[in-house]
Amino acid sequence: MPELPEVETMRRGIARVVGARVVAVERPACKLRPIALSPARMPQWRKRLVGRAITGTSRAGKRVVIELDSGDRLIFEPRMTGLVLLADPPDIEHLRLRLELVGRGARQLLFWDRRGLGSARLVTGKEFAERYGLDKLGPDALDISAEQLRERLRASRRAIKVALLDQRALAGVGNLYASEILHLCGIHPARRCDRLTRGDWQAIVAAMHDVLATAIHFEGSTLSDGTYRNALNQAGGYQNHHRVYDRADEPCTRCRKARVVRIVQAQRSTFYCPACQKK
DNA sequence: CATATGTCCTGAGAGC
DNA sequence: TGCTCTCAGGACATAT
Repeated sequence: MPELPEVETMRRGIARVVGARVVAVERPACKLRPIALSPARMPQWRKRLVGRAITGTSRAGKRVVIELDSGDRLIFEPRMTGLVLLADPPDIEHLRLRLELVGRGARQLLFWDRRGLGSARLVTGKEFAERYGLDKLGPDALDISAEQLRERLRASRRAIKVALLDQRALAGVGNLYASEILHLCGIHPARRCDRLTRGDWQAIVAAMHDVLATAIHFEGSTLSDGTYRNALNQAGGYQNHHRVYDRADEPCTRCRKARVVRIVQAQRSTFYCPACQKK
C-alpha cells in the first residue's frame, strides 16, 4: 500500500543516514523468494556498497532512493508490504537486507517486506536515469501543475481514477489516495479524462496537493493490517482522516447523508460518495 | 499506439 | 474450533 505519503515519510525518517558509511551488507538467510534481492548478487553488492558513503536520500515516485558517493543508487521499492527502517523490524523472518553503518546518524538501514512483492535494486547513475527518467515516471504528484496534468491526460479515454494510478502520467498516487483526492474535489471516479474541463483539472490537482500534504503531515496511513510503519517502526495517523477509503456503506464524511459506495475499476476498489461526486 | 488483463506474494478475515 | 477460500494492490509482462 505504501504510496507517496508513506514513502516520503520513510524517506524523511531515514534522512539522517546521510554522511554515514556502509561497513557491512547482510542478506539474512531465509526461505523467502529472492525477489527482493538475489543471494547470488551479494558479493557484487558488497563490493559496490562496503566503504561507500551515503551522500543523499530522495524519492522517485513510490521508491526510496539512497545516493552513494560512487554515483550508484540503492533503490527500495516497498510495493505492498515493504518497509525501509532504521529501527528493528516488526519480525526477523521477513528481513530482506541489512546495511550496517558507521556515522552519527544511524547504525543500520533495513529493508523488510512480509509479502515479498517489493524489491531492492542497486543501479548506476546511468541505469537510474534510464529506469526512472521522465518517460518512465511522470512528474511527481506533489510538483505537477494542473496544466501539466491536463496536457498529459486530456486525450485519454480512461476513467480519471484509473488514470491517476498511471505512474507514467504522474508519479506517486496509488489506489487509496486516488479515491481520497476525487472525493475532496467532488469528481466522480468514472468520469472520462477526455470529458474533464480545465476547471476540473485545477480542482483535481488542488485536491491532490492538499490530500498528499496532509497525509504526509500525519505520516501516512496504517491500515487495519497494521503493516505500514515509519522508519522508526511507528504507525501513521492519516487512516483516522480517510474521507471514503474502506468506508463502504458508512455515511459520507462530507454530506453525512449518502452512504459511501464501493465499485471496482481496473480490478481495484474505488470508494466514492454518490451525492457529492455526480457523474 | 492506447488500453485492458494476468501475475506475483502472504496473512487476515469470512464462512462453514 | 479449525479448515478452506477470497481478497488486498504495488509494478510489470503480455494480450487485445
